[in-house]
Amino acid sequence: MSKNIPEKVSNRLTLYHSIMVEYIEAGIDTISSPQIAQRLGIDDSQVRKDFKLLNNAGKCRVGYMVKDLKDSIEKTLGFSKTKDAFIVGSGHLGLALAKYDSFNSYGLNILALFDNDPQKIDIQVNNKQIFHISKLPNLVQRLGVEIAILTVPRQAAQQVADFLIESDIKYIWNFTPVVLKVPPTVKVWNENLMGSFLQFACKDIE
Amino acid sequence: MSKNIPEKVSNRLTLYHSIMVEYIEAGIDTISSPQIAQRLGIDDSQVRKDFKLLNNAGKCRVGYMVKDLKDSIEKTLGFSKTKDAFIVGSGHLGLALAKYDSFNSYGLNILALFDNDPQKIDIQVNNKQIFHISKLPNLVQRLGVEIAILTVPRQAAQQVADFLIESDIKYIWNFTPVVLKVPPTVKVWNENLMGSFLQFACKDIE
DNA sequence: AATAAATCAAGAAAAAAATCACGATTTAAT
DNA sequence: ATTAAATCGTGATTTTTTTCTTGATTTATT
Repeated sequence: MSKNIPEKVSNRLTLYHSIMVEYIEAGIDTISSPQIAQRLGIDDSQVRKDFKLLNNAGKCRVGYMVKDLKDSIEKTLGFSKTKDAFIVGSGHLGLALAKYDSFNSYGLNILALFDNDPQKIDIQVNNKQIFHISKLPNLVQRLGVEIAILTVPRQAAQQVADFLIESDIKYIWNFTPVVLKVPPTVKVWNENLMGSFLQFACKDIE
Repeated sequence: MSKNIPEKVSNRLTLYHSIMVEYIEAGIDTISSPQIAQRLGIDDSQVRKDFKLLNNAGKCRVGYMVKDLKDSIEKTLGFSKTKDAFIVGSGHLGLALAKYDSFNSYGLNILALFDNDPQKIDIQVNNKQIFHISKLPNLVQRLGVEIAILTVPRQAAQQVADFLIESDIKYIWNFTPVVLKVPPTVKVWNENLMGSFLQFACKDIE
C-alpha cells in the first residue's frame, strides 16, 4: 500500500509536518522548498524530491500549499490509520509516553498500560488504566492489539518480550537497551535514544 | 577527533554494544560477525565493515573478543568523555530521562532539571534537583554546561529554546515536536520518536 | 598430516541517497 | 510589454552505504 518510504525520508516527513503545523498556526498558506531546506539545514532539491513522493505538485515561484502538504504527509505516513498499542512497563518512561498526546495525532492510540508492581495497578494515567501484566494476554485477544511499547527495566526486557510474543503481540517498540531475541514473525523497532545523539554530541564536543 | 562515524553506523554500534554487554554477563568471551548479523537481521560483512572502523581486528574461525569490542565501541562513541547536561522541562518525559540510568553509562551526566512550575521546584529526582528555570543562566555559566535536553510542552518549545540560547547553551536535544529556529552556532538534535516508528508500524500493518 | 569448515579481510559491484545543474514556469518589478 | 528573480521539476552526477565475492587464515576433524 504505502510506497515503501525509506526511513530517512519518513523522518524528514515528520519534520516537514511540524513545520506545516507551525505555518498553519501562523496563518501562512504557502511554503517553498528553499524555506524548508534552510530551516532544516538540508538541500532544497532534497525537499522537492521528498515532496514528489507525496504526489503533491508545487507551483513555480510560489511554492507548495501548506494545508495540502500537511494532509498528504499525514496520509503517506498513515496518521489516519489508527493503530492501537499497549505500554508495557509503567515506570516514568511508560507514564511519559502515556501522557504524550502527540501520539494520538500521529494515529497511535494507547489503550492501556501494564506493570507487575501491585502498587501501580488500577491507577489511571491520562485516561488509561494500568493493569497487572497477567491481564495482558486476555486483553490482547479481546482488543486485537498487535503493538506493544516496551519500557520495562533492562533486566526484565527479554523475559517480558517473550511473554508478549506468547501473547500474540506482533510489533514491539523497544525502548530498552537490549537487543531482543524474537522469532521472525515478530518485528522489533529499537528506539535507540543514545545512538544518534552520541554522534551528534561527540562530533564537536572536544 | 572521532573519524566522523555516519549516523547509521553509530546506531548499529550501540546495538552491537548492547549485545556485548549481554555476552559479558553471560560469560562468553568471543563473538563472530555472522552471530551478530543474524541477531540484528543484517549482513555479516556489514558488521565486519563497521568493526574495521573501530580498528579492532578479529581472528579467523574464532571471531572478535567481546571485551575488546565493547571497549572500542565505547571509546569510539565517546562513552568515556563525560558530557554534562541539563533537563529543561520536568514533566513525565523529563523525569523519565532523569531516572534513565543508562545515560550515565553512555557518558551523559544529568546535573539538574528545570521547570517553571513552583510546585516542582526543589524536588529531588534520582539525586538531581529541580530548579526554577530562572536559575538556569547562572548555573550554565557556573557549571559550564553546554547541553540541554528539551522536554517542555510544544507550545513553550521555541520560547524556552530562545532562552536557552541566550543563556549560552550550545547543543539542544529536542524531544518536542517543534522544528526549532536557532542561530548557526547552536546545534539541535531532533529526537523524532514517531518518524521512524511510523515507517516501521505502517509498513505492513494494513 | 591432510582436509574441511568457519570466519575474517578487503576489494569490487550494486544500490541507495544526496547533491548539482539547468530548463521551464510563474510572479513581481521596471 | 519586457525583464528579472524565485521556484519548481527532473535528469545527471556524485557520494555514501550496503552487499557480493574471493582469497587467506585458523581451528576442528579425519
